[in-house]
Amino acid sequence: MSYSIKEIAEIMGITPSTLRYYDSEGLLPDVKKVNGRRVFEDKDFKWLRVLNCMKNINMPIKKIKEYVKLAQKGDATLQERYNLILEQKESIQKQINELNTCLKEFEFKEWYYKTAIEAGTEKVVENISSISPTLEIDKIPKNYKKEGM
Amino acid sequence: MSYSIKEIAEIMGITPSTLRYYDSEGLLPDVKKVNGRRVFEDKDFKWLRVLNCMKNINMPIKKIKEYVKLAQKGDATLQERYNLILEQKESIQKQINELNTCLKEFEFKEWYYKTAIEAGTEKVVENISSISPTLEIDKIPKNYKKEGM
DNA sequence: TCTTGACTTAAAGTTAACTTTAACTTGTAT
DNA sequence: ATACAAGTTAAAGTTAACTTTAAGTCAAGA
Repeated sequence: MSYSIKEIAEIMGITPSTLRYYDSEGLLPDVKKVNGRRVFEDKDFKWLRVLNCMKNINMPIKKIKEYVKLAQKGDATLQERYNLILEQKESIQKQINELNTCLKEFEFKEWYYKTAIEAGTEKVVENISSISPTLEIDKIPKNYKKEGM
Repeated sequence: MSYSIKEIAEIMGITPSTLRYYDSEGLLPDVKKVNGRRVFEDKDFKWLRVLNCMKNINMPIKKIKEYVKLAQKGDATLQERYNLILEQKESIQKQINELNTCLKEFEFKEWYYKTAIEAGTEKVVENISSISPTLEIDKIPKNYKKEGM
């Protein structure tokens, strides 16, 4: 199967311009060209799904390009690519943890506003710490002093 | 307790400039000023932890500002704030799902490269689809045709 | 009193990731 | 034959979120 840029763009939910931009940045290795036009094949499509994944985890384009370049060098870069993957896996875990922590905060706020709406006023809840004990922000160092400490 | 901009910046892991930028954008409601200098108090600190949370879930500054403005209007905006919180909760869930999907892909790649490194070459694995059956990208529509279909 | 260090604002600069524009080419349908 | 839809490149423009710079204020210590 082969696809035009418009088709593949639609499938991936991005614009043809973005695909051309990715190509110009070296993110799409070896896209075939017929009469100067890009022709996407299944291997490109497979890679685009991985690329999409990399974008979802907020990998910067530079980092993705780095990975593509390594992959193009073949077996000599297997270890480097493995390391890059491990590094990104760590990053994903971290992001998931952060999001889960924030989800708890938002669940608290959901309760907060539900309660306030029922009472007709925020006064009923506003002195309840919006940061529940379950929310730990790792940026707050050990030496943070609470009131009266 | 009260803190200088430098102190609070260090605690939050951002620069004083960023804090001033947030303030100028209306993200820090009613920060006290003494002799023209910002003095952060516990209520600001509490809010900064929530702000940090909102940044972690990729809420754009505009959206955060919107929330701050609503909060400043008091009880009349409780429902609106509740809706905004629900909307963001959805967004967090979505992000977590995406990250989990991508984590699976990266776990596959970890295996892929581990296997390839052991064998000394990628040839041993390269025809195995990098997208395992567990990875479903919702952007791929029903009408996507696999090779030979 | 003078210097120093931490603060202030306003405005300009930076970076990433696109997006748009302009000028041009090409395959297909009338 | 010609018009048109879809593609091309190179370059300029856009947006968000800071970051840096310049010029100035202010309290405390030598």
